[in-house]
Amino acid sequence: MAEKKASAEIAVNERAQHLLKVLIERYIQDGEPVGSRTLSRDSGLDLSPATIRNVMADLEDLGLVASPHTSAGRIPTVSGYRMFVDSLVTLKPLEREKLQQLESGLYTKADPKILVESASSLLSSLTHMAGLVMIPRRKQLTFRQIEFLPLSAKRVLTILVTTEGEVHNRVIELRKAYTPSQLVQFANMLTENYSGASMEEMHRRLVREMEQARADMNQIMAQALEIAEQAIDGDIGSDDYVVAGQTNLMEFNDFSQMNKLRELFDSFTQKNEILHLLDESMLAEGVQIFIGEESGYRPFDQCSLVTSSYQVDSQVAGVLGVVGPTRMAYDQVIPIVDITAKLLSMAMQSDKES
Amino acid sequence: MAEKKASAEIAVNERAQHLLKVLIERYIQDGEPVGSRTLSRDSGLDLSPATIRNVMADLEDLGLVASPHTSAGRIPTVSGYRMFVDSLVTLKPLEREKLQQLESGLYTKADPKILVESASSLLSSLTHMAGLVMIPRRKQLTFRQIEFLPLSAKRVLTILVTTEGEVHNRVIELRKAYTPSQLVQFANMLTENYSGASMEEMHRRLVREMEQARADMNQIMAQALEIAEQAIDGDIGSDDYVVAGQTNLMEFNDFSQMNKLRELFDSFTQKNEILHLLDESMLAEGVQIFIGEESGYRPFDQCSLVTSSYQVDSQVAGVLGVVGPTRMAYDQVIPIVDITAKLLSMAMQSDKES
DNA sequence: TTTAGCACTCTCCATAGCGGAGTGCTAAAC
DNA sequence: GTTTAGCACTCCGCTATGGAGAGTGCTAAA
Repeated sequence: MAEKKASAEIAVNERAQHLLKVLIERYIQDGEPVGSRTLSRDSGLDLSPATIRNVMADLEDLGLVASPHTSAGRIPTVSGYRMFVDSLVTLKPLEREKLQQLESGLYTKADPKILVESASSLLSSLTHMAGLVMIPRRKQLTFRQIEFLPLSAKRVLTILVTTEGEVHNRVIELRKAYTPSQLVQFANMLTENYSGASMEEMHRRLVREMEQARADMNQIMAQALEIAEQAIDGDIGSDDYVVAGQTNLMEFNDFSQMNKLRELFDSFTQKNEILHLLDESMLAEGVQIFIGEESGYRPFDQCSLVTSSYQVDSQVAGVLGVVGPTRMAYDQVIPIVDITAKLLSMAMQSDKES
Repeated sequence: MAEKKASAEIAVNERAQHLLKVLIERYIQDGEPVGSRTLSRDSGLDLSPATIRNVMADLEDLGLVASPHTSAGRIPTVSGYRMFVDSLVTLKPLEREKLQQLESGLYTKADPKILVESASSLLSSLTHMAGLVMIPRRKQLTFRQIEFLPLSAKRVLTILVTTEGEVHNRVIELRKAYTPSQLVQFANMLTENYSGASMEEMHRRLVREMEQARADMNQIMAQALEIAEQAIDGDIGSDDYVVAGQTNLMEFNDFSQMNKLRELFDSFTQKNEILHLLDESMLAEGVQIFIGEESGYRPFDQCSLVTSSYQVDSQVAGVLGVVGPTRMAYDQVIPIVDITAKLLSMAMQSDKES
């Protein structure tokens, strides 16, 4: 008996877990603190409110639920949600209708950019929250071709094309003037030598070979390499993401704390912090969930982030997910994010049949 | 006397105008209905509140002011604001500090895109409202060069470069397969023939010459033209704009009507309607102001839009402006928009020294 | 034409009272 | 011993009330 009690204190017995589950489901449904009376009615356990109250007191001691004030019901805490999504939630299979929407929105298209945008807006419209999709890291893109286009004597527009068909362009300032034909020569040389290399690899090789070319007195090669280095420098590592349906978040957040909401919106524009967060979830396989403060990022205090990485050529290429109130329908959102990631992977994949 | 009275009834006499001006300035400052007492104190006219009340009653009859309820002061109506910005407002010269901010933010840079984004964010940060800048119409861009890059048998990435150094790319599906060298040939042909033409002109000529090439049995030319037509088709007329600081608007709008705010935010994302609005103000020279409903666009009901067109090569290239609450500091905003437009024109201009 | 005076209206705020919902504790019941 | 019933207590939210403040419109006098 003593044993049983001890384990109850540490691990939460099954009945308590079930009650926690029902409580959270209920709270997610109507957003109001759940009282013992309601729980007694809906739990299917045939327990009196008084008993439930005892259990609730235990759960509160364990930090899984809390009550906003003395005489209100209980609401889940972050730890409560954590336990819920980790082991209690019963995922709801995606409705046929929504699945079709996803499939028809993510059929293989040429432009990965459009694909990413579709994914983002699909996520947003299916979940009624904000969807975001990270654009594949430049580092993992494969170089295909480069072009130089003179704008003025020393200003050159560089156009860099990846195997995936993305185009990046930027204007660079040269230290000395080159003739158009020289530039064409450089471009061809670079395209021939580096086509097929990943951007990261290209960067490494460029640096190495530049040294060597200098040593060999191969001026032309050295110059070409220097320009190339300038051209890809900025594009490497400049990840980005696409948000959709931010305004959906205005419906939640209890329209009380405009400030909070504003912070959140601003954070979408500033990007860096969110990229950081997304980066983290690139590492893990499958769906990952950050609840409230867990993200370690202030504006997300009241929000949860459900993410999943997606693959291209069987290696992680990016992350997608949705942002919404902590009190979101995890049972529906998780499958949506999961499947969207898989469909996006597929769409990006078959895109490769070039 | 009778004469004077008659004119007063139609045109609002000078004293009334002055009072309207003071009232609006006051209302803009603290956002609360202005009463006769306050006005009597601040107008500098040495009139008793009672007299002011009479004048107010007149102004109300003329539809220039209104009172939210029986015993509140008056607030300006749309017509009131209109009269204010048209003839009453005394513009406040731009503070040196702000001017410097603008100048240093809009020095001539290579990329017009960056320039546009700077302008937008400068507008937003100087006015504490939302700034927006329309990106030059494709129609007025000048074609410089085109490249075709085969992705797969029938899919080609087209890269289109304008004289201004902007790059547009899109993937097109071909009806039949071409060899890479054919594509290069096409590209050269097109670049040679059309370089220097405006996109609009290019479009016109393409259509015309396609017919002719067909008649001449000049298959190659006809095919090249057809592809080119496909390539530029989407880019023509697809105007766009950049918004910055939307979240500033959350501070106003009296945080009561979340719905209104949401509509507004959504309208920034949907773009089409706003583009329409901006289009309208392209026609006029100088600063233009849309107050509240005047824009004829629902989400802007409670907002004003202050715009000005900017020039490149002494012809109108685009529009910029700010969106904010009707109750905005017009005396400061108007000069800011005006000068930003001028500085942007200059920055874009000298950019042309290629 | 302007002003003073006065009655009137409407908002805003604080106060108080009450019902509802839910809790925690204690003591009895199973 | 776990479960339950009972009870006192707390807190929220709603409504009614009433007074202070601000401002108006009208009338009559200056």
